[in-house]
Amino acid sequence: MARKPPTNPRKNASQARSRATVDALIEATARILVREGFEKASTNRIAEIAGVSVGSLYQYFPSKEALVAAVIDRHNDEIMTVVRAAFAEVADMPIEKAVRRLVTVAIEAHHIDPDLHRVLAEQIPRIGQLKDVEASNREVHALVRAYLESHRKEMRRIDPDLAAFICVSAIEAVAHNTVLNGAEMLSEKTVRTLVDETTRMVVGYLR
Amino acid sequence: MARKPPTNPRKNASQARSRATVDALIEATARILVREGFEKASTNRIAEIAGVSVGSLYQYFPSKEALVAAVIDRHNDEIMTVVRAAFAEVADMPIEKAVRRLVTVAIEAHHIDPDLHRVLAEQIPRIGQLKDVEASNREVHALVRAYLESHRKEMRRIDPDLAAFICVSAIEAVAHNTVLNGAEMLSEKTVRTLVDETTRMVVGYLR
Amino acid sequence: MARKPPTNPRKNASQARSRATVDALIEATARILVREGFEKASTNRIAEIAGVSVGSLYQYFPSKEALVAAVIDRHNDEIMTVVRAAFAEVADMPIEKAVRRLVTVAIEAHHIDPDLHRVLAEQIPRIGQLKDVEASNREVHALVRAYLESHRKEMRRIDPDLAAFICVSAIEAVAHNTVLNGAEMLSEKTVRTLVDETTRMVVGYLR
Amino acid sequence: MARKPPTNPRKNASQARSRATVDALIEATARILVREGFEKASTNRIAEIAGVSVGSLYQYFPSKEALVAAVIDRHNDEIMTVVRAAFAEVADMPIEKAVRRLVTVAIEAHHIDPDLHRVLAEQIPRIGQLKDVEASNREVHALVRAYLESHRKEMRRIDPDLAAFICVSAIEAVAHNTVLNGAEMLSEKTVRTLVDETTRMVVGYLR
DNA sequence: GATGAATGAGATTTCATTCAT
DNA sequence: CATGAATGAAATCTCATTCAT
Repeated sequence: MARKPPTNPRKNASQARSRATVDALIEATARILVREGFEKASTNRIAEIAGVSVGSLYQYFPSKEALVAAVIDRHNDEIMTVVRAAFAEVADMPIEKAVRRLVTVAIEAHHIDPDLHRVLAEQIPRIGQLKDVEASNREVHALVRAYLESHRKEMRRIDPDLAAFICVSAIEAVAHNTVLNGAEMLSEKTVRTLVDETTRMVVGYLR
Repeated sequence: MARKPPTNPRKNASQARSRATVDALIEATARILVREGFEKASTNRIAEIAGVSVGSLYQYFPSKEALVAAVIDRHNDEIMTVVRAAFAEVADMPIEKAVRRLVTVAIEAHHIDPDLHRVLAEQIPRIGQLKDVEASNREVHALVRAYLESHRKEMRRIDPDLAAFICVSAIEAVAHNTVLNGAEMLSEKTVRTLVDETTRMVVGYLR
Repeated sequence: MARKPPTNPRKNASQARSRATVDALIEATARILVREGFEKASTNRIAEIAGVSVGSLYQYFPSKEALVAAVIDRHNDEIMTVVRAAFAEVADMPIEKAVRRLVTVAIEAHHIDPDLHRVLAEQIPRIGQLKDVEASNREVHALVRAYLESHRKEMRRIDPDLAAFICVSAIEAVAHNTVLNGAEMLSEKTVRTLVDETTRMVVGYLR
Repeated sequence: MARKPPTNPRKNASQARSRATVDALIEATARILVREGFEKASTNRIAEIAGVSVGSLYQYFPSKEALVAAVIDRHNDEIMTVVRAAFAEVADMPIEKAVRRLVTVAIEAHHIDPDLHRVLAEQIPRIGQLKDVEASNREVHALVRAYLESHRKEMRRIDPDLAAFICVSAIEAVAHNTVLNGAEMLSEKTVRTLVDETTRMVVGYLR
């Protein structure tokens, strides 16, 4: 049986403190981005809102970009968690049910923190190449492609990469544009109609 | 009957000069945006590249944003010219032919100055609400809607606004993502396939 | 006969203005260096003392280092002007008279703005490789060497580079250490003794 | 007979540890100074290289300046140890032999850790008035003066302070400039010639 | 004592904009 | 109208130092 490691309160304490600082900084950045826009998000202001000194900010993030990137990543992770779950759930469903579910999730996912989503989409000059976002894009593409391949029998003959590209583009565009407009105030019914129509388009295309 | 203005060479000369200055400034801005990115596009640098003094820049544009907006507008206008022509051309075509044409044009339009297009899409923190772009979006929506309404007989019953929203989203997304990837080097054949598939999806959806 | 160029008051005016700004900045830097030390010489403070905005400072000097380097260069130029004149004056003098004159000039030259000289010697982390200073060192070496070569008959056989190295080192050291101590308050008599002794040493060495 | 201190392992251990920490800090400072220059020598970095926390650094040194001063002092002590030994050795030698030895030692002493020597000479804004260095200067002056006085019979009549000033200046300058140039790569022969010449100059001057 | 997270004053530098010429 | 020197607010980032654990 493994010897229990000695509880190391010192280190734990400081790790917890570090973690809290990092979280506060990311959270503060997100808040400012949403409430005051990218322009107003200076590092001093972010630190101030986070209740932390600028020095601490630079202890954990090498630059302002890194901080914004962290916000984007966090948002991205939240979306991807939902998306991955949806694909797991959908794996064995027949095409129509699966697409409906995925469209629904796409719209829901784009509605996670919709204000932040909008700011990130509209106001942030793309940082670096946003590797994590690109990775997510590729992952989604791969997930769709995998689904299409394993359900090939339900569809017409079709190049899976091409089909994945088109489906992802279409579904994301609908979800995206939905948020960019007055996303929050969509009625249940409208959303359902949107889902119906998008599903019809995609399924029709694949069959 | 319009009163013919007296030939006023002085004024014409200076009008022509003004126009040239304005163009040079917009062009310089576009070039810097493409070649060096948004960060490097300072007003002093823009003026320098345009071969004009900063003072003159501010004679014609009240702010840096106005200048970037002018670039966006110019690009937007070019696209809209092509797009409007396409809709005129397509007005009486049957649905399949029309959609194919529109999809083709959408992709072509996104390939007008693709580098600039990419920079504008990726790097520019949206200025104001970009009224002209939004107006264009609405115009496109209206044009699609109008086409759908006047060809209603070729389609299933469907809410024209909703259908326009979905079609525009899907078509634009495909065109957009196509540029954002290695747009320039797409083979004829790949483009045709892309057009075929997108057309199939949209037509299938409308019928 | 050449057409007289049109007096261009605009450009002259602005050139004069630029020049005045540059001078004010160098002067302000020197003053702060002397009065408050290197540590206190921030760019904002320099600009303030120069009666100019920081922006202007950076219009003319790319960095704080460049500014300090300009001060050093200016001081160096003043010294070199005196030194070059001395060598011209001394060219045809016999060795003893020449050395005496050069030692005198060396001490005098190190006494040009002695406070500044001390600060530059003691407090300034050498910037870049201080190319102008190194160039001056080489020039002095070359001047001494040239003198020695053309007066070879008055001396023992000796490697001119080596001799120049030793003579320059010795003379400069005396002058330098003289300033670093309570330079300003040296009596006429003390200086004369210093010159006598140094001359004796150097001449004795060369003969 | 000295009272033997009671072996106090606890205290000795901690004294030894303290001493080790202090040494590590001084050593780390010197290394960074040499390898990365004064600019890069931040206290955090020094502590890191020393394998110690910043907090500990401040346990032993009240400020960054104190740390740099300690480096200077250590280097100075090493030089002075050599120099003092040389003067002891030389005390009864006749003037020529003595000077030759002292010049040799001066050059050798300036070659102790020549990289560090160069950095200290070129890059460090003098700290405080560097009391230890000034004390060393005075000590050297006194040693030379004492030698001169006790060997007065071998020389012409001469003010010992003045002569000491001149001799020290000259010898140090040669040694110093030798290091500042490509000191490391001096051939045996070159060094000997340098020593010969400098000796000749100084002895010639004193006689 | 030791640790290292936190501090925050302050330094350098940029750049949209103005305005005297 | 054009010019471009000048402005100065503001942004990013560093680093010597402190102090709770």
